[in-house]
Amino acid sequence: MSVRLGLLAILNQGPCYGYQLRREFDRRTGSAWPMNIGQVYTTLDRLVRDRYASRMESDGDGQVTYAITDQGRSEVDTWLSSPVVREGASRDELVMKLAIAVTLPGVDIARVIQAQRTATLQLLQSLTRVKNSTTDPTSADELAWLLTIDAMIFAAEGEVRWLDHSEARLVRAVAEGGVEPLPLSGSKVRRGRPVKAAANE
Amino acid sequence: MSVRLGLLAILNQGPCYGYQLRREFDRRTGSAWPMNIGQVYTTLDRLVRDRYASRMESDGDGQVTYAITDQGRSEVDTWLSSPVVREGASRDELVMKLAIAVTLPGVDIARVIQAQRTATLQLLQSLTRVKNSTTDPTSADELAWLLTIDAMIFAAEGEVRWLDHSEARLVRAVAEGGVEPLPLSGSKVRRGRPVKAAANE
DNA sequence: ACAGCCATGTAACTTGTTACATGATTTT
DNA sequence: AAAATCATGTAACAAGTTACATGGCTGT
Repeated sequence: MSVRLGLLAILNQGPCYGYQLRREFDRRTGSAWPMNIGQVYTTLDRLVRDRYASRMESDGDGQVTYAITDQGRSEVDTWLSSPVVREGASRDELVMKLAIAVTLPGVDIARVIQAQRTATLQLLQSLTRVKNSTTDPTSADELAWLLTIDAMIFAAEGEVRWLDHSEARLVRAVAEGGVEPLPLSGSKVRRGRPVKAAANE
Repeated sequence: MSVRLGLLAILNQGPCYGYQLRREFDRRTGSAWPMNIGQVYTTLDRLVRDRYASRMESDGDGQVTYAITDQGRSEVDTWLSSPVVREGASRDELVMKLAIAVTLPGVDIARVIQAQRTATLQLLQSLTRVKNSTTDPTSADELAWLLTIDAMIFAAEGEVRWLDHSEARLVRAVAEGGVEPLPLSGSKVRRGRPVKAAANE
């Protein structure tokens, strides 16, 4: 929903044609999320379909202009005035990966964590380099770009912290015994057999 | 790619039928990502299509068992041994939202940030409550669940920190002047008609 | 009898995304 | 003249997701 709404929010500034809309999007995000031009058109089609925008075949020269509708405007207002709500556990791939990995026998979780940490630290370094080589923002788009870099840095830092924390927790869990990887509960035990509860002993 | 690979990784433990696979997934993730049973079957179909799994209509009683293939096994190995790589700027909705919002005239960014912070802090509180009411893990699935909660907490904390940081940066940018929201660049400047800049008044 | 879980699936739809086709205009 | 950019689109696909249909079996 974010690309869609991002484009709509820009369209809210005034009518645009597709190509221009991409230019605006790229400019405003400092090309942090390079946008394929095709996606602009598919998204515009869908916005029109859903009555958030309308298509005005204005000129005779084939230039197609899109304008936001009232419905679209209220959608943008809502978007901007209500927080992004993270449903349940965000389906973050790394989290899911580690969550499942710890339940799997024969997986060296310490190594998984180590590999991730290395990668993330490297990313963090290159991000920091980028940030340090950036001058103070003189326009809104430069500011937006900086905020994006910041966000990535914060996320990466958080990820590393979480990895460290998880590793510690793992060490502790192993030390205290108890925690063993899960076998498949009653693989094929079914049909008649009760089996219930699964679990570990 | 994470649901897909998560299921495949469980299938790597041994053949399963669909319903059982969901049970395993839910158990191992502490139901952090409740999985619709339909999705298990669609995903299994796609895994079979892509040769990561094979279907074995074993029993006569309609029970359909799926098994991982060699290709699937190597896919899981790769997944577990290589880090999750965050491409460019992750298309995080909040980040994109703020990035675009700061370039928009007539948007009270401070309020956007404030609303988000409130929501995130609330989430953080409820997460902390959940965490504190959780006992030490005695099985791998409990551990997985805890790691997931931790991840959410770290992410939420990072988000709040980033919001604070962004707010400060905004204040500074405004104080130093310079940074103004962007109007649409040359809406329709080409092609004869000038059409002006849209915008807000 | 009825509720509820076990079990399998299908059809449809969403957003995101890319590869490709097409042509006009502008710049080099 | 060739290369780049402007400009519009389409077809196709991926992954995620849900709503629904169907039926057997189990416990109350």
